[in-house]
Amino acid sequence: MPDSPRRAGVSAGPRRATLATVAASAGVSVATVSKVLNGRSDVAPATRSLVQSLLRQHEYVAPAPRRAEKGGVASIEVQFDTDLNAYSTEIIQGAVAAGAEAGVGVVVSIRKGSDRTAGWARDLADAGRRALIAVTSELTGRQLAALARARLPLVVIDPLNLPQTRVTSIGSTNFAGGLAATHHLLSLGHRRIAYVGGPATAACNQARLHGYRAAMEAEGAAVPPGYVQAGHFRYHDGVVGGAAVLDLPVAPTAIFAGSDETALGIMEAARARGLRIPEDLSIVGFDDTQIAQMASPPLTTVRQPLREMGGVALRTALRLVAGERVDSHHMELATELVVRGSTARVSGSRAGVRPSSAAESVAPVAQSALAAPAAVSRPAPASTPRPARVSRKPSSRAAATDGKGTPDRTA
Amino acid sequence: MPDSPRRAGVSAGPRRATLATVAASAGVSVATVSKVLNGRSDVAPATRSLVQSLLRQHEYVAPAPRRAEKGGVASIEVQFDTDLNAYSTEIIQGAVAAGAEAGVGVVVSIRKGSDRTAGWARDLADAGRRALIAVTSELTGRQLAALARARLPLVVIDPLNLPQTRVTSIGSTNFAGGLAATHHLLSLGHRRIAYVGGPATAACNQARLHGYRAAMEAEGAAVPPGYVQAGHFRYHDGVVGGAAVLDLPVAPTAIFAGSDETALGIMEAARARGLRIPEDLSIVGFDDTQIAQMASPPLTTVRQPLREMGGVALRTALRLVAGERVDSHHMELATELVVRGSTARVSGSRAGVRPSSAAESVAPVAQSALAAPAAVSRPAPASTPRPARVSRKPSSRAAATDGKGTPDRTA
DNA sequence: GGTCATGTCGAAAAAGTTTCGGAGAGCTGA
DNA sequence: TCAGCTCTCCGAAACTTTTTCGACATGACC
Repeated sequence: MPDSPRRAGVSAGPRRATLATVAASAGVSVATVSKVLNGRSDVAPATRSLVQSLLRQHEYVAPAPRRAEKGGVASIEVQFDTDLNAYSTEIIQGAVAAGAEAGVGVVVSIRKGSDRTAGWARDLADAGRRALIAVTSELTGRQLAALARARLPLVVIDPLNLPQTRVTSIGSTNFAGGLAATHHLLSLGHRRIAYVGGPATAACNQARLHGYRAAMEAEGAAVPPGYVQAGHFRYHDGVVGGAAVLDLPVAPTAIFAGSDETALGIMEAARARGLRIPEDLSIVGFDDTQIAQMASPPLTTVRQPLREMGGVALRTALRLVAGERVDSHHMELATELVVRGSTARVSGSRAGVRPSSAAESVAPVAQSALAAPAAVSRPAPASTPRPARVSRKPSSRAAATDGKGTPDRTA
Repeated sequence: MPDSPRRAGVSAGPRRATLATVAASAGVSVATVSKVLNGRSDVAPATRSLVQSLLRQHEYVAPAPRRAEKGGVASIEVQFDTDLNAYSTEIIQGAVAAGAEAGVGVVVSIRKGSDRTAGWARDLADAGRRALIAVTSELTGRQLAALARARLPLVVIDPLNLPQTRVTSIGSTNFAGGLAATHHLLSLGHRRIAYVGGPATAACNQARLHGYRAAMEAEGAAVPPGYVQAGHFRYHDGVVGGAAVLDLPVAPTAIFAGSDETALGIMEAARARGLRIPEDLSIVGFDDTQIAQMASPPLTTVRQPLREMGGVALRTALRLVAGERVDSHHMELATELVVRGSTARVSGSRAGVRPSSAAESVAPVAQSALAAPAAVSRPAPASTPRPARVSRKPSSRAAATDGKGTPDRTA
């Protein structure tokens, strides 16, 4: 049987702890330990907590994954730490599809970081989870240790804190995305471009921000103070951050948002000020969630392959469960600029904006800019499915995407 | 050896069948029976099937629901039959929250109706699911029977086909919602109100539509042919349906959409025609998903308590699992109109058009207009760049029509 | 005919759960 | 103070199930 007991890191070692081990060290009978484990009532509180602490200390794990759990009940948990939104939806969709293919159930949960207390990891294992996929979550060292003890492989999507330890993570080429978005705006003639993004500490946000800065710098465009706003990628952050930059003495003509939601918030801030999009203000989002296509005007955005990321995360988790080594601790999937209707040539000159030509000018610029700083892709020390491809030629796609809606800009 | 099967109604009776019971009657060892149960490979096919039949015959059930299974492995599946969207997200969120409270995992899956084949229900049960929550899915009688055979309770959210059999379902007060939305528009002075909704066969759509019709009728407002469009509640349906009604000879001044997504599609159709919202066109959505707040302008919509519905569905499912009777086969949660920025008094309540008189004059015009040209709705299928729109009530709108989509019309 | 691999099976060991009785502790009333 | 009662807490033993490992049979191959 492949799953013989203890095939932990370094095989051999002392045998796994059993009830007897714990009972002996607690000075009680095996029966009592069993009762504690099962929450029976006939155990004195003092005894109970003693046994519980010993159980933890001995890292006791349920030994014989019983029938109920083994056949199909294998499941993988996808855990978010905030309420679900359009971003989550795409991740879930991707994970669920991949799970269906592999025959494992995908359990969705929402768990604030503070809810992940002591028994957390063990509970997951006891509940039949085989692995955990944490989305944009910050995991403490203690939590990582708890997962390891419970033998639960972990995959993180868009890790908030940098992979300080050996956690497997999935992301996208945020730097290239930030670069592409900013280049797109620059190529439309914008010079006063602001960035309204996420938490300053979040790795993905930093990468996007640096992509933006790199593009601005390469073009010699200034980034005045106040042109970079932090937030949490939410709608409200766009309303607030958008208001902040739009009310500056020298307001931007274009804004790059760290997420689609934030971009929509900025749209609202612009609307409240009587600014038309894209005539008076161009906006680029990030993610390409469903809301991007549904915005009015449809949002130009940097597509993050969220479904694929969910799928890759799930398959990676399964590989870890099977005991395989993954080739790389971090994988990045390529982002891609999707041009829709929320960006236009600066100052709203109606004629003369050829989206296709604008788009074509993006790719080479982006690539050259990328080629120079090899250091920039810092977070990706790994074999990725496709290394940082920046922007595909959006001509056909852009037309296809909003073909019905906004014919006026092509004229 | 009291190997009598039947563990009939009365508790006392003969003891429950154990592996030993079955082993004795099969003439094999306990170990062999255990192996069969666990799908081990070292059992001859003949022996295996013999044991299996004996297991069934003795009604063997896993005896000591081990720790693993009791706490967590219980899980409930929430099944969608289309890709996830903002609506799904809210349902999932509600179900996940309720599941966390009850300590059961919520497995999300996407399954087209045709994928639910023979073994489907059995597979679910074997995978540890305790119940199924089907969202906006159409279940055949065969599928219901399969679920019943597998002893899987079912709860349907927003059933598409009417509850022909005894299925438990959760919905919301769609009729009241349709009524409220339409009343809101009527109270703003609108009289030419169109409805762009979902599938004509869907129960929830019918209820919304009838609410709309009831309100219109009560006010004596006409519903000309072409003013009611069907779709699938998706964005694209709004673009198409919105275009269809906006290009009618007598276009509506307000549109009630069957979903938020559809409402956003209508917004896009309006934008493409240079119509401002809410000045030129009022729009009411349905659902109050996250995208409603993020639209620009924020969408007035009928709030459906989707999270609560997800939560109620999950708790109901758990009650069914526990063998309790539910009081009612169908539950409806209350809808509620949420007024945001996408609706306004008809024609902006500016001088020149007195809403009331204009409205009064509309009804007969519309009626006569529809009496004559059955063909008029044909010229503009969807992609009209901008025909000099045929006849938009000339009084205040004519100027707007050729305003080239810019706000100079207000002057 | 040896030998070896493979497939089947069960005895026995291991692990965990549950039952049931008993040791105390605490309370009460005489 | 003490018998009697109840209630809490615990463990020995019985029970259920899983897993290991050796035994045996069978057939293939040399």
